[in-house]
Amino acid sequence: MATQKKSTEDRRNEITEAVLGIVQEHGQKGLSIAAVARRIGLVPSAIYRHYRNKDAMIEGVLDFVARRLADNLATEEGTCSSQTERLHNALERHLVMVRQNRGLLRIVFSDDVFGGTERRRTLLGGIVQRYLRAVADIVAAGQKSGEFREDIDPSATAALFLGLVQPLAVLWHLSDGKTDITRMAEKNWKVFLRGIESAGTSGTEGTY
Amino acid sequence: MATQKKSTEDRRNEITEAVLGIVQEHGQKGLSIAAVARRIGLVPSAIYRHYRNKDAMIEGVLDFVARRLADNLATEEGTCSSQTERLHNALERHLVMVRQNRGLLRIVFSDDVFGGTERRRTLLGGIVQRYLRAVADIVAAGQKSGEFREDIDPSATAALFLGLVQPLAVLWHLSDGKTDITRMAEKNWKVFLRGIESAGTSGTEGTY
DNA sequence: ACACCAAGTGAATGCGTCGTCACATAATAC
DNA sequence: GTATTATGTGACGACGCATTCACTTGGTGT
Repeated sequence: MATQKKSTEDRRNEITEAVLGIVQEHGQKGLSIAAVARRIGLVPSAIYRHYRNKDAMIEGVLDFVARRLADNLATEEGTCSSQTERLHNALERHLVMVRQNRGLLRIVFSDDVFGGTERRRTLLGGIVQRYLRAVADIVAAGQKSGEFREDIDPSATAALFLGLVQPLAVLWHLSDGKTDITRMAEKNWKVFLRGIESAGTSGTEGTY
Repeated sequence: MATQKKSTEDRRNEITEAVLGIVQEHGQKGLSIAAVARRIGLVPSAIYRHYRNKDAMIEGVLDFVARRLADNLATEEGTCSSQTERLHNALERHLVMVRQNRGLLRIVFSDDVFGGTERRRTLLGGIVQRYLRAVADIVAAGQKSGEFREDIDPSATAALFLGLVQPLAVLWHLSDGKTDITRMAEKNWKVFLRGIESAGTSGTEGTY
């Protein structure tokens, strides 16, 4: 009845938030236009004022994810002394993101975006590729600066970097947040670092 | 009409296969009882002769996955000279599995099993945990035999091992099978190995 | 040859879904 | 204050879905 009207921009944000929340709590199965509407105090048909259809709504969420991922890597160049540190920062941020946004993993892997239309998969593929590319760039920079070995492949290494987090995210999710992924990530980071840093650098040797 | 009758055991296998195929081609969204039935030349209601309901049907698929994963690690103890080799074998098998069974990743991450009921998530969690445990055991064995460093944590390392494959699987899927994940996996394996093997062992140093 | 039962059939039910449309109303511009 | 327009409403249609049930049919053991 006396529902206050808001701008489409605001509503879109509310909707994205609602989608993530719902997927987090009830999975993609619980993700219906009706559920989204209910969660932000609207009537189902109102959603269509802000998104053409359900697909468009989900693309909105994808955009959000893309922005977050990009932010994770956008460490201000000046403040970081080494590429190693930049990577490590990115790792930490990634973990925080996973932990804060439980719905994220589910929606990314949800059939809607992961297995959806060709178009959708390409979209997500682009996001992932861009992220990996950015990581690869950092690795390459590290090679130039002498921090990292010359004989590693930047893009493969980027994938491995992602592998530092991904299984943990899955694990964390499946254990209902009970696994201490931060600690495990830190341990694996050491292994990872040892694998990529150039021979002379022995920063982590004595840490244990 | 003149549909030949088969034993439930046979039908269950057919159904599992059909489910994987459908999910591979059309995603979980395309996975309906009707679709499964059509694919194996039956009528929808016939499925219920072999599975109580859709959930049970999907559990059948999960069982299949669990068996495959277990097989990947069950390298006959005798034939393997080192734990390193065992791990490497498991890695290769895992990759083959990913490549052969495109639907697998999608169904595992599909909402049905990944975000389904508590029960379902626990089931999947158990499978993953068991796999990780098995890997961790190999790592621990490697530590005892002196192949691997003492200061790495077996279970964390197991997660990282999974991380060798997981991002690649995702990448592979998103690129429609165009990424050469075998090569990337091999490169990352070297990095991984360098990170975990004990100081003296320099098996991979000169490989490049 | 026959009886029994597991496997297959087809129709029907009930539910939840997306999306549309004519109408109502709050906010804004003038 | 009034006109305009973007936002919100409620009813509705069409569809696909999982599941049930009474019935039929093919295969197997005897």
